[in-house]
Amino acid sequence: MEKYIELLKSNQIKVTPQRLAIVSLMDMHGHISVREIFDKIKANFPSLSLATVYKNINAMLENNFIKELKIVGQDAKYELIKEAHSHMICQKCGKVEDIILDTQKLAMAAADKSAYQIEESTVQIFGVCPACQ
Amino acid sequence: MEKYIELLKSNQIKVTPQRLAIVSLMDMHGHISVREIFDKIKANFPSLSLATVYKNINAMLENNFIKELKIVGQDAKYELIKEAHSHMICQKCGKVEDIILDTQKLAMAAADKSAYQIEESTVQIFGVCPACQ
DNA sequence: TTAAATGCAAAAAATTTGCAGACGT
DNA sequence: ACGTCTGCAAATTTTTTGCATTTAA
Repeated sequence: MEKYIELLKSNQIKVTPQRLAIVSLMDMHGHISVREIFDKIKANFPSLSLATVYKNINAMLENNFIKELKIVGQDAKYELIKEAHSHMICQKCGKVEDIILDTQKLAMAAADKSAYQIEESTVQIFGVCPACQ
Repeated sequence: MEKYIELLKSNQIKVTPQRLAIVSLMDMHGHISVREIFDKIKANFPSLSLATVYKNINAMLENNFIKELKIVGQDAKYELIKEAHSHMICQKCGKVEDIILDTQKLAMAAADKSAYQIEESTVQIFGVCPACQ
């Protein structure tokens, strides 16, 4: 828990039991939806309100403390900000995993082909995970 | 219009004025949200119901006739299925454009690094478009 | 003619808001 | 003690559903 307390403090986010629960779930789970956060925390912490989850998610998004992950066919998921990475998504079971891929060349190709000032890229790879094959 | 009639027919989708309006909007607009579809069509075709738009979007998704595009910070958008492509998104004005990028190497790297059977990839490049710079 | 599509209204689901009381610093 | 956070209830917003009627083929 100490770890998450520090994490929140270092981002100037006031430490509450609700936030600790949200952050530790995100850290352990990797990617998690509002519904999953609410259901899992509620089980051990029945007074939790869904509104609190939404408010905190939104505040954390604005603080750039977490990131929203939108995947076709799935609810929005949230993850802690960490080193840049891509996502692998299993089309059978819906599991989402991080994968480090080099997206530099892609971004450079995009810069070449367009007149955009490139800031970042999002890559999602869809397939079938080992367990589902 | 003939073009869109053929397009629907060739996908075994019954041709209705509502569907023609949706499909031609998508084709001309590139990427468009449910709200935008509804508002734009409704202007010239006031009897249109939002439920009809949803039902058709969902049916077309199931038929694999259109694709859903989820972009962080934006409503879901829909586009006709066409050759594989990536998207460039302007962080200032929200505009979305197609761009053809070679995602082969990325997919192969993902296949190497994981034990997934790769099926497809989604790439979104975020930046600032020429007009907004 | 007949199955499927539409529009409406209602229902359900998802998200936001306002506010009084509780809590973290 | 102060300002912020929480939980609740209500309000919005978004999406889905059921059904009577219309429509495409």
